[in-house]
Amino acid sequence: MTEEFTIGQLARETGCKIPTIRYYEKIGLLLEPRRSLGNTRVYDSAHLARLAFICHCRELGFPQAAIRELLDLTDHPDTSCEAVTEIARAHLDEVNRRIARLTALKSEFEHMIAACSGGRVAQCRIIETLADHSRTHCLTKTHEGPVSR
Amino acid sequence: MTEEFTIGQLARETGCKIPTIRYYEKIGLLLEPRRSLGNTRVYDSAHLARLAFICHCRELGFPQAAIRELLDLTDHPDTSCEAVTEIARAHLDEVNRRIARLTALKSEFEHMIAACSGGRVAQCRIIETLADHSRTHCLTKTHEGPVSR
DNA sequence: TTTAAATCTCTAATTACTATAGATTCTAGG
DNA sequence: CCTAGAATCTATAGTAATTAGAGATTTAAA
Repeated sequence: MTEEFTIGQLARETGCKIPTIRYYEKIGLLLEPRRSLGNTRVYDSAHLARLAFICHCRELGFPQAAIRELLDLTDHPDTSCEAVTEIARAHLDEVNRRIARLTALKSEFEHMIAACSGGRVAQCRIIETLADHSRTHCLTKTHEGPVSR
Repeated sequence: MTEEFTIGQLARETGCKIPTIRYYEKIGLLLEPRRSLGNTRVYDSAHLARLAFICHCRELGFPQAAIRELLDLTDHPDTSCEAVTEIARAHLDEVNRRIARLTALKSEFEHMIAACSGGRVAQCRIIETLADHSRTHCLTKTHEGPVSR
C-alpha cells in the first residue's frame, strides 16, 4: 500500500509553500502526480522524497541547474559510469568547498561567542575570516580566479 | 597606503557581477565608495573584504536578511554581549545544520563514485539520503516540523 | 591623441518564487 | 442527503534579487 498525500500534506512535511510545489511541477522538477476524481493532485512517497530533496538543496544554496542535474542523475541510474562519476565528482568538490567555508564561519562564530564572556564583543573578524578563507578555498566556476593585479 | 580598486577589479576578485556590486550599494549592503574626478567608484580593501563576505554568504545560501544581520554585527562591535551572542549562536546553529546536511550529501556522493567502479551506477540513493537526513537534522524555522498525519 | 576598454546612469528583463482572485471540491456535522 | 468552511484548482499579477542592455562619458594604452 503506497502512501498518498495531498498537496497540503506535502507542503507541511517539507516546509515548501503550496504554490511553489505547483511551480516545481510546471518547470519539470517534480513529476506530475495523478489526479483524484475531483482533479486534486495525489502524491506518493517518491514525490515527497523528491520534493524534500529539492527543498533542502535549495536551502543549501544550490542553484536550480545543479538541483536539476542531481535529479537527472538519480532519474537515470544506468547512465554510463564516466558521465555520472564526472558529474558526481564535480558536485562532491563543490560540497567539500562549502563544508570548508562553513567550517571557517563556524569557528569564527565560536570565537565570537567565546570572546563574549566579558562585557563587550572584542574586535569582530567574521568578515575578514570568511573573505580570506573563501579566496583560499574557492575554485567555483563563478570565480574566474583572483586576477593577478 | 591603502589599496584602491575599480569596480571591475572588485568584480574579478570576488566573482560578483558589476551590476550586482552597484545593486548592493543601492540597497545599502555595501557602503558608497568615494568617487574619482571622473565619477568612477574607488574602493578600498575594506570594501573588497565586505563584498567577498557578501558573495560567499550568498553562495552558501544565506538569505539577504541574515547577511545583513551579520554585517550589522560586525559594524557595531560594541553592541551588548547578550544581543550579539544570541544572534551569533542562532547563526552558528544554522551553520552546524548546514554542515550536517552537506556531510550527508558528501558521503552519498562518495558512495556513488565508489559504486561506479563497475560499468554502471548502482542504485542511486541521493534523494532518499538527503531527504531523510534532512528531516532528521533540520530544525529550521521554515520547517514547521513534520505534521502528525 | 585617439580609440578601444571600462564606467556611468537608467530602465527593462530574468529567475525563482509568492500572493491573489474566483471557481470547484472535499469533509465533517446536522 | 445537505451544507458551510477548509482545501484545491487555474490563471494571472507581484516581489526580490539579480542581470542585461542602451547610450553617454571617462580612462588608459599605443
